[in-house]
Amino acid sequence: MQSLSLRQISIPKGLGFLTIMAPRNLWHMRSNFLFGSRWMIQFSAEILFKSLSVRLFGVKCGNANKEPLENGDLLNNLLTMGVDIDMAKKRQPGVFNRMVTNEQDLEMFLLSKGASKEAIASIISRYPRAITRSSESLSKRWDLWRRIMTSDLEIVNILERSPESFFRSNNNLNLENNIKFLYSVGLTRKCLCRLLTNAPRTFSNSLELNKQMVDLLQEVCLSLGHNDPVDFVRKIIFKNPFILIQSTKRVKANIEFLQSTFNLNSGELLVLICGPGAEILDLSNDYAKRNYTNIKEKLLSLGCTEEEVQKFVLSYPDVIFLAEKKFNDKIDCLIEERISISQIIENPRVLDSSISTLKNRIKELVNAGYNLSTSNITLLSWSQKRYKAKLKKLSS
DNA sequence: CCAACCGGGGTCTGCCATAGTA
DNA sequence: TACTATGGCAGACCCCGGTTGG
Repeated sequence: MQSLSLRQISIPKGLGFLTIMAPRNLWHMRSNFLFGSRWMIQFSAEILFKSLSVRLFGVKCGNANKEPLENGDLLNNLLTMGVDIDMAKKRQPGVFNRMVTNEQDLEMFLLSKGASKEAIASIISRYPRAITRSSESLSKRWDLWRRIMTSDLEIVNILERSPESFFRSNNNLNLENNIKFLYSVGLTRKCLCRLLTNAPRTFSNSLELNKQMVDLLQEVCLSLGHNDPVDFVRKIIFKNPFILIQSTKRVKANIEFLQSTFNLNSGELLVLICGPGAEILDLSNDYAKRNYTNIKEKLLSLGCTEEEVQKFVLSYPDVIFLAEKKFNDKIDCLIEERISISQIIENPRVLDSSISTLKNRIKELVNAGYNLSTSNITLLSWSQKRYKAKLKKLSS
């Protein structure tokens, strides 16, 4: 879990930095985020308080009837709650011009659901529009989410992760219709729970948008000669809970990529996209193509045939997720140890392991007298437990 | 007992652009 | 015309272990 994010956004904040990581790495940061932001919010609150009182004074005396009437109550409330006002203003300035806001109701509401004060401050800092929602609307929305999730705490966790997905829309009817729709597509409650946990934005999409994606998937299914589109869609959503937050353009492009790149018949393509290759559909613009091109070039340069390359990728579609550098580095690090390229493509799962795991294991195995170029290399990607047991045996 | 095979589990936000709306 | 609601975008693996078959 040493991967680095590519898109780091650093928000200067007093002496510190609040760093928001790209998704797949987000969980590394979660505890740091909460811990780090806590003192920073308090710290910046002190500073802000000093400048704020001056500004409020100026508003009252100087231009009481001029417009940018900053709502003093609002600022005070947010300050007391520990909200990072700079961040909030930067994100949604409009919220601060409203005459009426419900930050205190929101706080009480979320507290009653088990959210911590820090979490609430963080939520508002990151998605200020949350404070424009009414209590009734909030509890209606919450209840709808609770139709899917079994506990309030699970929802709190989602909100902490992604406040926007809950608060971005105020349209509860649309939410309700989405839930109905997803059930009607044949998804189980368990599956909806997975969707809500993994891709909560799905439920804030307009019903129309979700329908478009389902339609697309069904069309693909039918056009490939499968006669049970309902089953197909169910499978694909189960396999890839993120599918409904992708654009149809993206998914279409990726399906076309798969279709044009590999010589698959309809049946094979269907199996691929609702099975091992389901996640490839999420890849951003040309990413799949770019990575595949890199894989191909690398392997051809090492003496593989085009046919072998295709077979290799199809036997291990996840390889398309590997960024160019990472793929090349992994291959290089294996080749350096005189592992042949044919050993690699016959055992693609060795690429599952991180570079550091590969390096560590190679070193240990060589020390134990294991000849990687003539022996089996699959143990490079075994689970820790199995690998350790094997190593112990080799060493004794 | 051993390893090949294979599927599963974790996990996707925060930002920007732009129609639509009051 | 300021503000809201919503769509779309980039980003980019690693590990575990049940089952099966020898």
